[in-house]
Amino acid sequence: MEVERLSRDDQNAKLAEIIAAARQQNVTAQELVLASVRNAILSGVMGPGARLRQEELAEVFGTSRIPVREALRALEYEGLVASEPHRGFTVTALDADDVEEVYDLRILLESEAVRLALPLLTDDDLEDLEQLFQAMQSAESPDQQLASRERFYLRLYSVTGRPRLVGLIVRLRQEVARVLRWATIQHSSSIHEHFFEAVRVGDADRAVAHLSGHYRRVAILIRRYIKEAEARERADRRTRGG
Amino acid sequence: MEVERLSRDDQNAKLAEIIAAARQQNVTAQELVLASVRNAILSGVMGPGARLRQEELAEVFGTSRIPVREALRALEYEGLVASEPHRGFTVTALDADDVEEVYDLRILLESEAVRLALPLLTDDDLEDLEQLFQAMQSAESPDQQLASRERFYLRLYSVTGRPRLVGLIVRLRQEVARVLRWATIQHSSSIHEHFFEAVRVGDADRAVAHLSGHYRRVAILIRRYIKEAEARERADRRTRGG
DNA sequence: CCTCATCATGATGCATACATTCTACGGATG
DNA sequence: CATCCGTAGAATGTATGCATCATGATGAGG
Repeated sequence: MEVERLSRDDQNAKLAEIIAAARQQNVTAQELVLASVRNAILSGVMGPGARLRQEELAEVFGTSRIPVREALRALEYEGLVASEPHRGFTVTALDADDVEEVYDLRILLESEAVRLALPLLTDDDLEDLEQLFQAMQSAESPDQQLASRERFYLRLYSVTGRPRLVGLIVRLRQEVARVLRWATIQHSSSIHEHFFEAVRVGDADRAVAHLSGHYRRVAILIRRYIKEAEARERADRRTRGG
Repeated sequence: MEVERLSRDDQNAKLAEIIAAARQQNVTAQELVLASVRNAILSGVMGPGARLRQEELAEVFGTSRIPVREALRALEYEGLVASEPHRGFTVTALDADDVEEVYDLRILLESEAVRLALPLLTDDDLEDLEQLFQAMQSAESPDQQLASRERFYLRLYSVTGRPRLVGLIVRLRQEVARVLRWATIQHSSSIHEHFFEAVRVGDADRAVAHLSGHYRRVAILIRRYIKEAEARERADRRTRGG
């Protein structure tokens, strides 16, 4: 199940790290659990299909089950976990169809956001974006790169002043962030450069073209990867006689 | 605040009706609360700005505050209520900008859904849609008309087999359902007929054109209504010296 | 008369404990 | 030997009670 083949100790260590980082920022217990479990899922510490026992998590976070329940419910609405009554929560998995759907929606919504944002860009906006873009280009670890990329695009789309549009985009980007990390490592930083160049000069058509083309290519890569992984898994099961 | 100027008794009676209906279908307490409060908001029993006290709701439903909390949290993710830490939940209001955003998104997403669905329509799908369309045309009360219309469009969009796309559309339609009831009463049933005719023959471009045009017109009507209502409210406050 | 600090009140956030429901294991039966 | 049923175990769903935080009233000071 674990894509990165982390040992159980490594997983626990990484989880402890995530919790420590989250504890600094969040106030209420449920926000702490929410942020931590979200990061744990996105970074692969909790893999697809993993059961999330409330009592177990409560012990890990040193709280009761109540805030854990509420955090898991929130994650359910973000699409990262699923639940059935009296049967608990599990981490969701993304198959090839899911990836196709998410990327089609991203192309649709992010193109709209770009078209809305570009005419509204102020000099202040562009300054901020320049800074965020530099941070993105100079990121060292893949984790940092992904995080700064999200900040850049979030800043750009927020110019639209449309909270629902931005929220939907964030949710969709988040949903595929899990598979991004191992399907397209350092795939292409030049694409963002071309995109940002079009943004700078306010050429919406070109920006959208870059964005859409890139997403279509990435979606194909991820889908291929997932299908291969599924095939490997099927072969494994046949060999081991699951 | 109450658009329909319901008396407090009438509101309570309508709420009791909603609860009785929900009690038949739902199993867990939080599902009961979720469905009931959602209907109460959509039908105007709980108007924008209304505070939703957990203890009060718990008493109404004969449960503790725990399932109430979780239901309210779910409604927050649906966009019908908002919350701040330690300050509780309130029913959200839609201003003119919100309406513009929601309808722009609906045009974008529902057009995509139509284009995806039409080539996939089977004879069984069309039979179902015919039935739902008839039910929609022969609805008596505005409430029935709205409910059957939702069923019709949900059935059509579900043909795409894309749960996220359908879910987002449902969520957006729900968010404006509240204002639909008093802004466009019986506004136009012929539009749905024209739309369905295009669907029957598989003409996606025409279907999308009808849909988009209709939504643009409805959005303008609602925005005008909201602005007038806001102006009236401001005038009221000035007169009464709030 | 107005402004700011302090405290009482009420509502939310959370912990503990009990009720309900699903699941899995063991044994009986066809 | 396979299948079905009953029961034990565990996990979730819910209720009650306490701790914490926001809000509004009250009174002192400028």
